[in-house]
Amino acid sequence: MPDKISVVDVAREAGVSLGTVSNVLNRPERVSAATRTRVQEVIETLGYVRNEAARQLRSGSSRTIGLIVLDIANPFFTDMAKGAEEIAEAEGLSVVLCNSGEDRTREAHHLSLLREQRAFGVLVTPMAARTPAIEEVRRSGTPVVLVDRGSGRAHCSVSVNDRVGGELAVSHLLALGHERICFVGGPRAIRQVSERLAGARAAFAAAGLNRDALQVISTAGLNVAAGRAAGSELADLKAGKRPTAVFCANDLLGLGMLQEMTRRRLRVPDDLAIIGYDDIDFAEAAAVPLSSVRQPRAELGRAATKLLIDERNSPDHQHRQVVFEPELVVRASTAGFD
Amino acid sequence: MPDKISVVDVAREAGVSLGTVSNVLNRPERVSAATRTRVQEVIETLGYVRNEAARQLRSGSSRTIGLIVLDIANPFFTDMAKGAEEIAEAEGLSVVLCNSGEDRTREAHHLSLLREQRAFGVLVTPMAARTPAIEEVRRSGTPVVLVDRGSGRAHCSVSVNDRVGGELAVSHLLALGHERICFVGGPRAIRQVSERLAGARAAFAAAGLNRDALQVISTAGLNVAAGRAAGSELADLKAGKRPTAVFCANDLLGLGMLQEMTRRRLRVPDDLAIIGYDDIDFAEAAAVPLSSVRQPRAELGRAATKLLIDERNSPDHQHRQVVFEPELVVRASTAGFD
DNA sequence: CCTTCGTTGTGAAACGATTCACCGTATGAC
DNA sequence: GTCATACGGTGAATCGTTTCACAACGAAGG
Repeated sequence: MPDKISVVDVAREAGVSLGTVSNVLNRPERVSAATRTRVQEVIETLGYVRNEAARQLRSGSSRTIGLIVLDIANPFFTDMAKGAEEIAEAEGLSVVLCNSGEDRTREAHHLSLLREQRAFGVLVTPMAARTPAIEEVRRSGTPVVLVDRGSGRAHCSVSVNDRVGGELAVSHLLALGHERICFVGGPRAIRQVSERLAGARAAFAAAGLNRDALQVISTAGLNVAAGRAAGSELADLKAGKRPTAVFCANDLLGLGMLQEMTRRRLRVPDDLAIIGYDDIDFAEAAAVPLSSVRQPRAELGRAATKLLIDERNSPDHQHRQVVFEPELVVRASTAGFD
Repeated sequence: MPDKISVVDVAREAGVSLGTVSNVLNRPERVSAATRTRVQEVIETLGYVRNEAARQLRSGSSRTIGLIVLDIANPFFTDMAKGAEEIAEAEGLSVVLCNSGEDRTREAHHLSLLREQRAFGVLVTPMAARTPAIEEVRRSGTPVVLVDRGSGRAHCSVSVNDRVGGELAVSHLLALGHERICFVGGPRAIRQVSERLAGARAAFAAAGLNRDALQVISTAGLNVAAGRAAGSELADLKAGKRPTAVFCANDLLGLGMLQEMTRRRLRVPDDLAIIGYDDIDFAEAAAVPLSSVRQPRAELGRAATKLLIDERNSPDHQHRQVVFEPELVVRASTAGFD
């Protein structure tokens, strides 16, 4: 049980005042080289480790950023986290990943914990557009950046233009000659889903087709199982009635769809072309590499962190809404063989 | 900029002493119902939020567990993290996920940060068997539990019996009648890889076959790309010379292998049966659902967290090495169609 | 020789919660 | 009426840093 070493002990041992030890730690240039090295040696031999709690109590602010995501098991979010970490680390901050698991209560719990810790700031992919707990965090002076969910002017936010993404996906399918196209996704309450659908419809309209000609299958979630279920529904249709292409609202749906087609002996893309959304790594690694709409996942995390740091540091901070443009990635699942 | 509310303010406003406020917060049963509710109302209206740094400074211990993993993007680790979170939450602790990214320096950095924070404890999947930074954390009184890497008696640890896992996988392939079997994995320095290979050889021996009849392809890493490369190597062989089954050291390799087979128009499992390891969710969701050896991912996290809490709480704690048994999961990639 | 700096170093005063020895008051037993 | 006990409540001391006004001392300028 050592670890009872404080600056006072170091000071005594080195024959200096505790203020000097603190200076060695935080503003080494104000200390003469001789004493500096002496103090550092003592720190070394005594095995002194700074107590972060005391530091934070005195200085009033913490050096941790909270990042609350909907699902820690979704590669999209972990990639985003890596981006955030990258920027934070360069700034001497650290990121703690909090998993809300798409549960409102857990989300609120994490927010409250971060408030108690006087976090440097919070990055959050919220469940709902307006979350009281988030407003509270704001009000108590902790900057908040909304991620992947652009909103009003009340916060900084970063997001990707989902409407354009939907257009890209469906325009691509139309260009390949597909006409019977189906959108697969849900629940519609999730803004991203409805925006992507809106984009898909816009692409139909732009091609001079009736917007309503786009079929839609609503799913309960955005996971692999839901994709399989939707796939089964499509596979049951007669070949002449079946869509020739589907646009899935995310890659997990797309992968489920692909799996079901393989199971039913339908060929992708010959019998059914599939395009997903997000471009997670597993999309490329699928048995039939999945076309997708790429979101700059890591960049999203980087940008959000930068906004957060700016909000904290620059006094005349203006809230900004950063919107990225998505990018079409064509692979075998829509391109034909090889 | 509010948030300057401390217990003192609450006490003044409620007309009680600050000790009483603290009691309301921490030992409500010692306060009469009347004053308790009054204080709670004041807390509410003033928007008081406890300062965790001060609490920790005084009480000397933090309520956060650090979990350092090799790769935050690997579903295996995020599932483990979920298990750890589950136990921690029930105990009023929280888990912060730290990503070492298979980088020694980052690992050390995270350990040092956790030390400064006087973390409740540390769960770590270390890079190397002996890591000085881990010993330092230990020595400063912070309990450490090694995860997924059983070691000597110096620490608590949880792991899975990889040798048995290897036996299970290869016995399964042998039982299906396969005789030309290949092990795919690497680098060999990773204990898990060599143990799984040893298990595979043991299965050969047990079947009365020459241990060395097992072919081996060494890969540079345990990711999808490496699996594809190994798959390409196999696909180049003549059908008569090619193994009829492969055992991949993890699922990412297996998925890469599967993808390459599909690309080369080889059927799984008819032309090549594939079994992976870990049983991540994407294994089941693959185009040909992947047989695998299941590790109790969440249970690993749960057990590790329990050991940590025990080490911290019970005075006569004995280090324990918990070893789980793996489980064979048969799916289409080895079972034949449907 | 006296001032004025500049450089180093000092140590007391915060920061905000928890703890603990202690103090009234009421209740009830004797 | 006295004493023991229990219950509610008090507030000073404490945790380990950082900060800041100030001191000590030598050098430079007048």
